[in-house]
Amino acid sequence: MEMLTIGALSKRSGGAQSALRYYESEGLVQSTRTSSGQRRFTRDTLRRVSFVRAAQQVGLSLEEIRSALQSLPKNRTPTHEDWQRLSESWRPRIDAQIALLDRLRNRLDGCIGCGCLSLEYCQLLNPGDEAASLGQGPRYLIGDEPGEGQR
Amino acid sequence: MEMLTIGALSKRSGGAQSALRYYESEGLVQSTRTSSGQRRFTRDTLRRVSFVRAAQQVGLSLEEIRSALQSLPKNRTPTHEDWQRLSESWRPRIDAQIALLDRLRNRLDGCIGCGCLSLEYCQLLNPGDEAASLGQGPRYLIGDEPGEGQR
DNA sequence: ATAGGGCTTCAAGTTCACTTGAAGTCAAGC
DNA sequence: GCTTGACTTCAAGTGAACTTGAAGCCCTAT
Repeated sequence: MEMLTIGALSKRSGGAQSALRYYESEGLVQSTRTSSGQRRFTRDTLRRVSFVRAAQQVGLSLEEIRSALQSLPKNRTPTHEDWQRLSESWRPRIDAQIALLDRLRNRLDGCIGCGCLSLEYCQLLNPGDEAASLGQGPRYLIGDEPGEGQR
Repeated sequence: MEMLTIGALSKRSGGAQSALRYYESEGLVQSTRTSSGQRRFTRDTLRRVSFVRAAQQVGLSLEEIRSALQSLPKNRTPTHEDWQRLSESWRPRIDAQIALLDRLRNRLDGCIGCGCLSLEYCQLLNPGDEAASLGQGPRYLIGDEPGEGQR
């Protein structure tokens, strides 16, 4: 079973060598060493790195990613089922992110473009005192749905 | 026309006062000053701030946001058409981000969960030498479509 | 035998988007 | 008149995710 040098892993994964060393120091990937001290990565590390980079695209921190990768077995190459489990645990996160963007797009269409120049009457982007009294922020954009003002 | 103190803007927008001052220093918002030197924001600043925060959710840097806000008029309150134009210029960006996530989700479903343990044959997550020879990274995940290996 | 390329460590530096702290001003209320 | 709270500036600090630099090791090729 041939292994990858850091240079090869870097080329294949698209991550800088310094980033890969950083990932190792943060426990995101592992390596063994040759007799002269060079890192050797197993081939499935390529998949781990792809996973890390993909998850970053979704806006996840390395810490979150690291803890997700904990669910993979340490002592053997992850199997189909291992990755499947991980994949499924990610779905809700990705779905949520898409939903957020979708909401954002609709609100931009419906509100920023709506012409309601008086913010008092803008029910979408910033619902004014009603939401202000609830707490913080333009929350209609970032998760809450309108229509819960009374609880 | 009543104006907002930084405290009011902070409460309404959900951004910390220090962040709002930072935004001003970065040219994302503007303010006038009272005789005693306190900031006063026009009401449409609330919309600007909402916009900034919304755009950050999409993963945009303040620099990108700042340059987008440049398209709004400096010398008058932005009109319906101004925001409409801005909104429309955003749509492709949001659509692209959603498409990215969608691709990511599908690839996770289809690839990370696919059981193809041999990376040589994994056509999705890391297409191996074919893509490696093209340049960098797990590019199928981050924008390119497969099937362009020949150009 | 020496030059080059690829690797090593470790400390320090960078960028972004803020936050924190110190010291001060101002207006209102008791 | 004195305190309180909201504001002011400015410099420095923070945390995440790296990058950069310096100094050195090891193997191959000329």
